[in-house]
This record gives sequence, structure tokens and C-alpha cells, in this order.
Amino acid sequence: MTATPRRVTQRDIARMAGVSQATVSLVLNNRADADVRIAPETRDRVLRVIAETGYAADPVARRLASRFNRIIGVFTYEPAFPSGSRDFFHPFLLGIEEYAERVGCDLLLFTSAPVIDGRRRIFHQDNRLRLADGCLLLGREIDADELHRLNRDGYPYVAVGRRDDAGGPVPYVGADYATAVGRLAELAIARGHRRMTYLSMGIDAESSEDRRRGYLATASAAESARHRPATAADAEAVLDDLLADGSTVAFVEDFATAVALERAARRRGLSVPGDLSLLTLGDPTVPVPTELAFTGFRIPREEMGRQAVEVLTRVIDGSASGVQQRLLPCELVEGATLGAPEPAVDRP
Amino acid sequence: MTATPRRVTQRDIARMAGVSQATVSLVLNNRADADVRIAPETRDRVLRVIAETGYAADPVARRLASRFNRIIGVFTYEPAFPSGSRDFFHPFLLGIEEYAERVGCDLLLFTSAPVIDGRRRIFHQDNRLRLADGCLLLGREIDADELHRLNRDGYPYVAVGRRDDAGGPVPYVGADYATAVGRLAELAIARGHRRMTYLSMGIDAESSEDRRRGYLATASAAESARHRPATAADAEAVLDDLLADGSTVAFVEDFATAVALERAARRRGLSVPGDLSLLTLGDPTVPVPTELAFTGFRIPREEMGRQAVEVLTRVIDGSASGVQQRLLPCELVEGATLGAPEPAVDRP
DNA sequence: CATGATCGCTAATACGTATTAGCACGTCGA
DNA sequence: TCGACGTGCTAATACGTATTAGCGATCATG
Repeated sequence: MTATPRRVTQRDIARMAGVSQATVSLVLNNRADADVRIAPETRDRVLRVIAETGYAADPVARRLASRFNRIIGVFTYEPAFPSGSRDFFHPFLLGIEEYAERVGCDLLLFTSAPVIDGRRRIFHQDNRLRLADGCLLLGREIDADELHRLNRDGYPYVAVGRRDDAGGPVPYVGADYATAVGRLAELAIARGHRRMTYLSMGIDAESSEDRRRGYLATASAAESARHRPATAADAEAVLDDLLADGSTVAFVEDFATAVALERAARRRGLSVPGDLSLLTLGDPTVPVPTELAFTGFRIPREEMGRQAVEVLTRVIDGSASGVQQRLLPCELVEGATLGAPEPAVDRP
Repeated sequence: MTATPRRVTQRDIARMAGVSQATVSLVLNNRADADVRIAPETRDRVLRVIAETGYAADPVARRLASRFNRIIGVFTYEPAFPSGSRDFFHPFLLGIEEYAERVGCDLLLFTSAPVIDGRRRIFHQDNRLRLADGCLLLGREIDADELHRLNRDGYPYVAVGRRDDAGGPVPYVGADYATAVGRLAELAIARGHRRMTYLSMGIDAESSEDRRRGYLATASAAESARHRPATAADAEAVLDDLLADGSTVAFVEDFATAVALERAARRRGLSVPGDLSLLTLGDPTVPVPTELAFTGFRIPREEMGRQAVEVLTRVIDGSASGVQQRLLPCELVEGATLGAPEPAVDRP
């Protein structure tokens, strides 16, 4: 491992081709403006030397000079491990990578961001955001203070998933949970359900709030529309509660909880959807083994990733007019867990 | 989208604190050498201003000046889509990200590299390698010319997976396929198998070559040790061939092919491992639905990712002495597809 | 032939940081 | 009182590129 030989620079190329460094830069950038002209012979000569030496411009210097990098930062909020949340991020990343490739950008994963108080921080001692032209934010819960600061600094970013205002509107590409859950509620009511319960994950994120809002907007037409928190570990108690209430359908935020509920019901000799209908409100975020096809909806994760990159590039190059906020529709999934309620004993 | 307000620089900090830009830099980098002294009051004053303004050094300028960036490049050779190869890369990336986080490096995915003649190229017009301090190379087949060039340029890199020399030894962290396959062959022989066939994927990669080598080294002790290419689509013909040859065990490079063979055997009323033993030589690279637990070995993909980053950081900071080449052991998996051969009719 | 206009290129500078030689100002010892 | 030395800082420069004002030469035009 000898000392690295100094890399070839434009100055070297210039010397070899008998021109100035500026000329090399102009040739390299294919500048053909009215006020920048290079004779074809000169251009060819420079290009030949470049080809011979295999020169490639240093992207760092380039960025320093021009303020653009063709690098898109990706910040994942929740700790990437254990691989549970990995499977959550993966579809987004697929879409992001696909679109980044299309527009010729590299992706910078901010893995160096330190975890402080159990959560990754964008802003810290050695903040590296500016390495990228702009940044995508991924994560169920995003720190509002950090959004404030991004807004204040005028740093180009786009959140994947809807976000409340934080010192100004937050640009995002999200999923339209409210409408999707509303549709499911309509379906349930159309099937004859009158008493229903919404089982929340108990986290305080916008994604959760939107689902609940969609539920309340539509389900409030029913005889009874409750909501309560629930986890998979809780399944037995939750099931008790549903039965006691006479709910014939549950809207389950967390996929794993739905699986656990179905299993608990089966153990008691109850059937889904015969005795209880279950609706799931998004794809599983953790791999859960189940044979059952749940009725619910699909989050367009890949498409969200793609469009987030698209919006971000717009924000970066300034071609975006106004605040960029998009909600993508979720596709309803016709599964086997929504049925008609048992004809109930009339209640007084 | 108004014009971006110029970001705060060291010069601004310097002006506010009444010192020079150099002093700010020195304070920031906590320099305490013998020949660099800053009075505690001055240091505090500068630090206070930094805290007030929320200043953070521009990593780009920093890199230009210091030649180090704490960025690790990741180059994936095979086209990332369809998501089949995605599942192949994923475990590597998990390990890579984990270790990168540990050493405080960001990851740069070279998604901008163009695909030429059906394969991604590192070197092209607008080569962005130098954005990273060094680079990891992923992919079953890596272009030897590009390795040559990396070696020639003295660019720090590490391949994930063993590579043949390319104008010099190639630093890598690979899996010890030869030993693993050799072990499987020993197992087969110990169980009484005497006629065996190796079914290759027919690609010309080092990973394939190593497996074959391990097979030949050990299996050649058997009565007959053939090898031939095979694909999943081919399963019927391959099965004919195995039976005709009297092979009682097959070493199957491609997981999907093993699945297809078992299915074909079952259709003919043959049982695995009763009539034919199947050994797989690595985890599935494409999700294949199967209930069967195949006997074979596990590739330590995550660990390979981690160690690749570790080695790369060593190469970058120059603390690596000599060429870095590591082979990690594969863990044997005791499945249900290796049995004892039917007591065969004596052959003359 | 004088005067612009156009062409082809270069010199100079900016980008924001890290590094280093060295300056100004003490202080101390003889 | 004078050099030697230590302290605390700054001026200058490098890193490699992009950009722009502008210079000399050539060309067209009256």
C-alpha cells in the first residue's frame, strides 16, 4: 500500500492537450452557449486526452463549485435493525432506487447518523446532510423539531408519508389512508355491520391519525363505532372486549394483531368472518405466517418511493411551484375476512 | 421557492466570534497539537457562536480539503431489478449497513451507473467513484477489466465474494465454498454414496468455480463423480440423466433447480432422499416455495457484508498490510434430503 | 481602412474547509 | 537590556471544479 498517486485533474488534461483548465471544463460540460465556443479540433483533442487518461471529474470538487451533486440523500428514521422494519422500508427503497436510476442520481444512505435517546437524529455534531442535493425522509414517526429546522434552513427534502405542518407545510408523498379506511367502512356497513371497533397500534403518527379519521368519518353512521388500542400480545383480552361489545367487525391497524385475533377466535371455536369480520389497514410490516387472505388495502409503497424522488428532484431544481404534497390512493384487497354479521338478537 | 439563503460558513462564525476562519476550523476539529494552541476563552466563544447558529461544516468542502469523506460506495453489478437479485443482495446490505453505522460512515449507492451491453459499468463518462473514499463491489460476475482498472488507479475497493487476480490480487471477503462443498461430499461418501453428479448453473463466476473445485477434490474418491449444467426448466431431462447414470446423489448449485428436481422425482413416484439424495450449495437467491428442508450449507452473507466494510476501512486508512483476502466458513445445514443410497445391484 | 462584430480561448475568481508557516506579543533568564 | 523561548493566533495557500469577464485575432461592413 504505497501512497496514493495523485489523481488526474483537469489541469493535467489541460497541460497534455495544450489548453487551459477552463477549456477542459467547458469541453467536459459540453457547453455550447452563445458566449462559449470551442473549435471542433480543440474539443476533439481534449476529448482524446480524456479518453486516453481515463480522467473523470471529481464529483466533490464539482459539487463545491456548482452546488449540485446528483446525489439524493435517504434518511431512515427508525433504527434499521432488527430486520422487521427492514421489510417495512424495502418496498420504498425499491421504488426510490428505480427512479433514482432513471434520473441518473446516486443514493446516499445516512447510516452515520447517530442514535440519541433511542432515535436517529438528522442534526448532530457532524451533520452531513449537505453532501446530498436534497433528502428523502422515511419513518413512521418523524421528529417535528427536525422538520422545523429543515424548513427554516431551506434544505430541499420530501417526506415519504404525510406529515403535519412543522413551522410551515411539509412536502410529502403519502398514502391516502383516510379514503381507504373510509371505503372499508362503507363496505362493512353495506354488508350489514352496525357495531364496529377500531383497533389502533397506539402510536402517535400521522399515518395512524389518518386511518382513524377515515374510520370515524364513515363509521360514525353505524350504530356503534368505538376505537381502542390493541397489540398482538393482547389478543385474548381484545377478543373478549369485542364480543362483549357485540362488535361484528374490527378494523385492525397492525397486521400481526389481526393474525393473532383470528387465531384466538379459532381457538374458541369462532370463525372469521362467520362470527367476526377482520379488516386490515395496510400490508404486514413484519413477516407474519398466515394462510388467510385478509380483506383490507394495499399501500402503494414502491410508487410512493418513485414519486418521492420525482418530487424531490423538482424541489431541488426549483421547478416545483408551491408546496408539494401528494396523497396516493391505496388499492382495496378483496380477501376472505369480511362477511355479513350474524343476524343479531334485536337490541332494545 | 425563493433563492436559497447562503448557508452559514466558518467565515461567518469567525466574524461573529471576532477570530479568523482558521481558528474556527481549529476549534471545530478539536486540534490540540503542540503547535496549535487556542486559549480556552477563545475556544468557548467560538463554540458558543457555533451552537447559537447551528452551524455544521459542509462535508463537501471538508472532503475537498482533507481527501476523506467517511463515505463508502456500494456498487451492485447485476441489474438491481427484477427483485429476484434484490433478495440476493439484501443480506449483504444488512451487514454492510450495520458495520457502516458502527464506524460512522455513510453509504453511497451508485444507482447512476449506466447499464451498457446488459451490465452495469463502473467506468463511464461521468464516473462518480471518487465521491466515496472507497467502494464495495457486489455481484456474481464482476468485470475483470474494471478490476484491472481499479487496481491500476490504486482506488481502494473490496469485492464481496472471492475474485481471481486481475492485474494484481483482488482484495475480497468471500465464502469458502470449496471447503463447504467438500464437506458435503465427505458426508455423502460416508453415507455410502458412490456415484454422484454435480449440477452447475452454467455461469462462469468464481463462486461457481470454487464449488466445483471443492466437489472434485473430495468426490473424486468416489466411483463416479460427473458434472454437468442444469436448470430448473430442464429438470425432467436432468432427472433422466441422473437415473441413467445411476447417480444416487446430486450436488445442485441452483436452489430452484433442486426444488424442481424433487418435484419431478415425486411426480414419478420416486422419493427424496429414498431414491435420490439432493444437496444444495447455498441459500435460495430467488424465493422458491418449498416445504422441504434441503441439506446443504448456509452462506454467511451478513457477516461477509460486515467484514467487507471492515476490510475496506482498513484499506482506505492505509492500516491494511498486504493484500486483504478473507474466506469465511459456511455453516452446514442438516436437512432431510441426504439419505443412504439404495443398496445397488453389483456392477461388474 | 476604420469600426464593430464574432470567434476561440484564457485569466481570474468563487465554492468552504484544512493545514502550515510564521507573526506579534509576552515572559523569563542572564 | 537583549536574546531565547513559549503562547495564541492569523495570513496564505491548497484542494479540483465551474463560471464569467474579457482579450486578441479574424472577419464582415460601410
